[in-house]
Amino acid sequence: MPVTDVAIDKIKDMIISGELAPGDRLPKEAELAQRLGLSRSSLREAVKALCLIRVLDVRQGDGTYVTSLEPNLLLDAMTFVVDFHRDDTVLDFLAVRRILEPAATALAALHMGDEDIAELGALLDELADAPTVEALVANDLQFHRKIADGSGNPVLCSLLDSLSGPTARARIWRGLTQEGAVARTREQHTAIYEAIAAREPELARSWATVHIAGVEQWLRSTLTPAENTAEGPAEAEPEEPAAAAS
Amino acid sequence: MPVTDVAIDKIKDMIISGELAPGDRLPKEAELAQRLGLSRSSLREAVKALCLIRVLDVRQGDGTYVTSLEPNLLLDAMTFVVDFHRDDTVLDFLAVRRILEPAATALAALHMGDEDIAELGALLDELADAPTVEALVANDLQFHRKIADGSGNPVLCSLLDSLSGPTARARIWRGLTQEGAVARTREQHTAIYEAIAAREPELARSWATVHIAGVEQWLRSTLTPAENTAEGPAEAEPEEPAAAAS
DNA sequence: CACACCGAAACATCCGAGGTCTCTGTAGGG
DNA sequence: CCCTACAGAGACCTCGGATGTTTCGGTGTG
Repeated sequence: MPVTDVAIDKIKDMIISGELAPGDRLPKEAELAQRLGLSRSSLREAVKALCLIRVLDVRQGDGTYVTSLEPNLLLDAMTFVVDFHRDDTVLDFLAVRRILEPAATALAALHMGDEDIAELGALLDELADAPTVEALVANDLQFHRKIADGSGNPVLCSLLDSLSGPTARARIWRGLTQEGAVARTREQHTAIYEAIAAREPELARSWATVHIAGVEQWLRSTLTPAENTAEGPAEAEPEEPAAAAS
Repeated sequence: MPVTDVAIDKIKDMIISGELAPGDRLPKEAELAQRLGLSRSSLREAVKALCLIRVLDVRQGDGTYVTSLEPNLLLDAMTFVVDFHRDDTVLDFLAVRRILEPAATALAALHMGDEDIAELGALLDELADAPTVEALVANDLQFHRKIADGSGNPVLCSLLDSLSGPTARARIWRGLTQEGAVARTREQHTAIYEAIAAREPELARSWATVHIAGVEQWLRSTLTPAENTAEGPAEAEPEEPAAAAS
């Protein structure tokens, strides 16, 4: 095994064993390199890799630190990973989201604070009558993120956040082909909000299920007969959508 | 932004745009470095980072390649991330697993092939009467992995695989050996298998829920009163608890 | 046709030399 | 006494080159 990989494991072990706690500062490059028995160059490769997955945080002119290692930070690295998936696997991601989102919504109905619920309602009102696509998607993301956060489980929240990434594109596409998508989305969002506000977990769960299933069904019917444009490198969205949903 | 991070994004874009397809070989280090406008050292840091999350695969003496980018490969990198979490967040991970596992089990009851179901049953029989801890862990892992795989959703499968981190699981399993919970676990495994074999998704889902909830409950009761030994760097497990497993 | 050898290609590792940024202690002014 | 500006030290950033290791593929022999 390359020395760099060994270094990665060593640093990992130092953190897991507790020798390096969250927030701690690592020895300086030269020192740590000597201690691990490799060159600074190789050590830097290891540090950079751990940096990408948010385990370490290097600050030029200061030092290298262990991050807080909180679930949201680490799982947030998964967003980077998820970005690599093409449209053919979006359905699989959406299917997982379909499992998690209703559960999160039900939990939110139980655990969400009154203040947060008020803010959730405010989000719905913020949306203009004729919003732009960007505004809609942003609002939609915020809405679902707030609910996920309201579940009280940071892991669940971050996971949903990551999963939303690749499906966001699909959500935008939905606007093109579905006329009433905007209105329906707003109705469903409102229903979800009201169920949460009424502290009705099962009702909230059902609305969330309906909500996600709608996107899933639409996406499935859109992708299946359109196997033609599967390839074609570097193709971007050819046209602009009118609305979005999720 | 450091040039290395720029390089990471550039390579990422080259892959997402389709310029580099899965399995493709990258230009040699010196060439790619010049093309991206940085030194070989810095480029190597970028490559190493992308290597850790399984996007690239470097083979000494041969070249650097783009991996298959399959969901299982990429999400597999999450296992590495999950390893960093201490016991205080294990409950949150388990809660997510409690949501996903029943759903996967229900899906497996619907989609699993007859052959795979037979293999699942064989797994149960393989276990000796007085298995070692290692055998138990291995068998348990295989059992749940096979079910997750049977859901037909590779994303769901990989996610579940990552969530049930080998580390946490081993610890839990070690605890169960001290009591009769081994028997209960085997009974539940058998019940899950029979529900799948009978093509009863709802029954399978319920058994899976019961199964995971058992661990969760045990883990919660074990962790809560033991808030005392929270700190103390590099301390190992002083003693082992006794209860259920998954 | 099969096997062993050999050279080219590519990555692995190391070293040392500047460059740049951040923190911090210090001195001056208000 | 407090605040601000400045200079130094410490740490990371980037680069270029040299040398070792591994793998692949062509070549020659039995």
